[in-house]
Amino acid sequence: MSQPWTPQTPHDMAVMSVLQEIRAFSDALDRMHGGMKGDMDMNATDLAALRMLIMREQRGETVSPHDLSKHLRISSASTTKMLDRLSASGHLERQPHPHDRRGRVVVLTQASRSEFFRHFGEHLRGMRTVADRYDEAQLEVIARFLADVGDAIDPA
Amino acid sequence: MSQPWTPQTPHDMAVMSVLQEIRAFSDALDRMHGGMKGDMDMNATDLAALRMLIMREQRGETVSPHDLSKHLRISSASTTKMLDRLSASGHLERQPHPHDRRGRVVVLTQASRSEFFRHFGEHLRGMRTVADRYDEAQLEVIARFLADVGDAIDPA
DNA sequence: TCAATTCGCTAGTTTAGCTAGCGATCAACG
DNA sequence: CGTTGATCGCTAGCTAAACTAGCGAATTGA
Repeated sequence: MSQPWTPQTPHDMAVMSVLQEIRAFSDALDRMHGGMKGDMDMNATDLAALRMLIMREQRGETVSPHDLSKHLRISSASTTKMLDRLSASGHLERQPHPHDRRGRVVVLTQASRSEFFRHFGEHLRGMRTVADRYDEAQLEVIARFLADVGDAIDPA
Repeated sequence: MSQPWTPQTPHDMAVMSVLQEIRAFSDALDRMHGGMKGDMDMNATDLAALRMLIMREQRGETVSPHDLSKHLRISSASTTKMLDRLSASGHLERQPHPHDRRGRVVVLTQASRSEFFRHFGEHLRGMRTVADRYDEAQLEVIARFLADVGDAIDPA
């Protein structure tokens, strides 16, 4: 994560520390998701799909099988099978797309939402507790930084 | 991510924004890793193993198959197969553990390190460019925040 | 209008996870 | 010491979940 480039100034040191922490944070996220996958008895892909659906739903956006396929970077065939699994287990439903009769809209069930927040809730509370310890100005900087870095690594 | 609990104060709003950005950032990380998995023609687990090895190596720590198994949350059998794959593809080597003759130490090859940074380099530069735009005090706050949140979601 | 494209699905194959269990080694205790 | 129980990585065999190839229906645009 810092193979080439040797830090010189104190500012460079601070940059390096942040990059280090990003890596560790990424690692913590992976482990959290790994833990949830165990707790909820699901595989990594299905859980990632659930997370995407929860997120997009909160933004008021709909999700198509094709969207899931692109986001998870799996083939459309694998996506179909995944939707079969998740809909057999009662996590979601396929509904007709309002304007395109070829398409589908994937919708979470209430049971699925509840289950997700039941397992994710603890982590969410933990994060909120941490964030509460920072003042508004700091939170603003942090939010902006995360958005900037997110853009940098995934310009989609 | 903010299902129960309705924000009241401006500070609550700021907390909510940060949580929102954490989620988006987590998403961007997922997509970045997904992209690398495609570029490097590897599966998600193998790439995650590589990332762990790179990270631990930089901290000067050694990694055993058992460490990988715990970190990736896969069985020891799956870990063995994964090590078979990665060592067949020239990414790593199993070496005898210095003190425990049952154990192994997993070591990256130079080719693997180079390949990783060749693909990851662009993202790394992007992150560094972003971080450079923040001053030392801000970076310190950000680094601390990331460490705190990381601890909160994965107390390991 | 009609050719090209996009959507989700099916069929069949390959990859990569799992459980169960083994031999070798290590650490602790009488 | 010597025995006993735990731990390490591995093998064998099974199952789950990805992939490629290709299809019909619906949409788009020349």
